[in-house]
Amino acid sequence: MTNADVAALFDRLADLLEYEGENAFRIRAYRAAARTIADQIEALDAIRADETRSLTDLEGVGRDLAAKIETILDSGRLPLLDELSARVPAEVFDLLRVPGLGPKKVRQLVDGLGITSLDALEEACRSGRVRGVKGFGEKTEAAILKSLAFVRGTTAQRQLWDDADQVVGDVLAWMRGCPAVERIEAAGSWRRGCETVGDIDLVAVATDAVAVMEHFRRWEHTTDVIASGGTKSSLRGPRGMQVDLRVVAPAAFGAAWQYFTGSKEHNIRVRSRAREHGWSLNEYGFQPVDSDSRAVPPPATTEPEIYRALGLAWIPPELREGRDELALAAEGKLPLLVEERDIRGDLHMHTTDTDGEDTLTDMVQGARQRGLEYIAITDHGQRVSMARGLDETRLLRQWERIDRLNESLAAEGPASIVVLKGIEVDMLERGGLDLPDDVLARADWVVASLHYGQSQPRERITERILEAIRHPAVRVIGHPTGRLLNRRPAYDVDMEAVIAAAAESGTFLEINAHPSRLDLDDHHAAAARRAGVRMVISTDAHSVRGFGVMRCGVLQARRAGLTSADVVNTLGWGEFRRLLGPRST
DNA sequence: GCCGTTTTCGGCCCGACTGTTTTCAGTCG
Repeated sequence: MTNADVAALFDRLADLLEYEGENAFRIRAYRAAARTIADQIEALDAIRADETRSLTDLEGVGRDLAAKIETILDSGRLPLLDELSARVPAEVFDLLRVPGLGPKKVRQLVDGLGITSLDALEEACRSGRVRGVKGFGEKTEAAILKSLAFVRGTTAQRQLWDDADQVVGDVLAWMRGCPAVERIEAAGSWRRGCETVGDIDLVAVATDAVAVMEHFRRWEHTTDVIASGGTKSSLRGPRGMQVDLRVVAPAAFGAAWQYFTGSKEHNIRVRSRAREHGWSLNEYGFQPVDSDSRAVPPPATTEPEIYRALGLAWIPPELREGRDELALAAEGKLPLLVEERDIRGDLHMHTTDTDGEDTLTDMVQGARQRGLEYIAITDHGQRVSMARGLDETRLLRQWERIDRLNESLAAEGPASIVVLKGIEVDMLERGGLDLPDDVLARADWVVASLHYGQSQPRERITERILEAIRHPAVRVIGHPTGRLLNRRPAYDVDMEAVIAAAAESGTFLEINAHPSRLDLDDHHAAAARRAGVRMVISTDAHSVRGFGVMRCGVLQARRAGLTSADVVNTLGWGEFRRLLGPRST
């Protein structure tokens, strides 16, 4: 039972309790615990086995949930969950995916009409039976039919941040063309730099809210208007994404932006803290909790004002996940997060020699134009035959070309760029690497990655990676968990062991900046930081265009609380060369 | 179900929009 498994059981239980109409706070307690557990990289087993600690040390885990966790760890089951599952029809979860249908309405449909599938729901709407259920009417029927088409027409999955970012850019540009808009900003998970984004939240200050809403609905990518009121509108845009717009008064902008940036968990904590200070906080600002109070509320025109009023430093959006950020902000101990402009080199990229789209020379020129001081060319090793991976002969030939290229670059003066002779070597299924040690020993930079045998058991995969971490030539482990967002889960690997071994040997771990990788993820990167492991943010670019994803990797690093000191490729070339050791030029 | 320099009981973040009501429940974020 992994932490994720236990968290999933609690989440499922919360879903079932919600359907049963249980106390909302009890449901929230299960969800909060699920989150804490999922965020916790250390195995629950280990915490339990440690006599100096208790499961109740985990935030949101009290005596009852600690006992339930132990039951799950021992038996793999949770009796309460089994009991509820037996009572609640499984198709309920399909029905809950329909926008506009929550647990209460689903329950009405199941109990009242015996609906057991999306198809049955559609039929019931078409035949007008749904309107007979209390609380339902003709409009609801029509809305459900529309929602059903949406649920079936899309995979309804969250978009990669980079894809959502394009939609954000487009809608902001459109809205800024509206004369009534004084200011408009995006909020939500996009602003927090989440790896995927479900919908897009916009906050605007405007002289004429009605005109703004009208302009919003006329956006060329609007496929459907979901809701449209005086201060709030929602529509369906490109990729099926929902876009929400709120218009507020200038004095409320900070409060609204803060609120709609979230996360939900962060906001709950901020608002709880406001109550401790005697204020109620909503998206319009502060109000006294005691309605008779004549105290003047602090201003909420900007975000820093809000945090300051609560005795907190301004918290960067990437850290607003309801973890430990409020405590750090209260103590003035928030990390100074790494920024994209801190990045001085890129240490993972491909060329046409293997599966890249641009030549060695093009990649070097492209990197130069981005202002990088050094790059490593790391084409695939021979195991990746699909990408025409390099054998020893071809690799050495490429390195000769790099030597010549460096000579001509050096002739252009010290402001030029340095190209490192690198390789992305493969960790083989049977163990070992796919190029000889004596070749690897001559490389400036070796990335070791795992592309094959991803379904091997946990012990085997972990062992392959630990072996590479301890290999003297290997500098960094590439995309350490192998996950592809929305496409493929991570392989089964003991990341605690990987992080501990990397800390011991001084091997770096990669934060692969590709929008579908972002691997390490924020939890693992944060754990690596705590263990003293330094990381490398790399684009894994397969073309000059591919350099553009660096910002995605930086966002992920920021979400992990990384400073520039945690990221090796923020070093200038002089320092980075010293770190490489005497072998390099 | 959790939590506590006000509390071991009684709180737990807060508001907009919609549809179906005729004052509000449900959903969503």
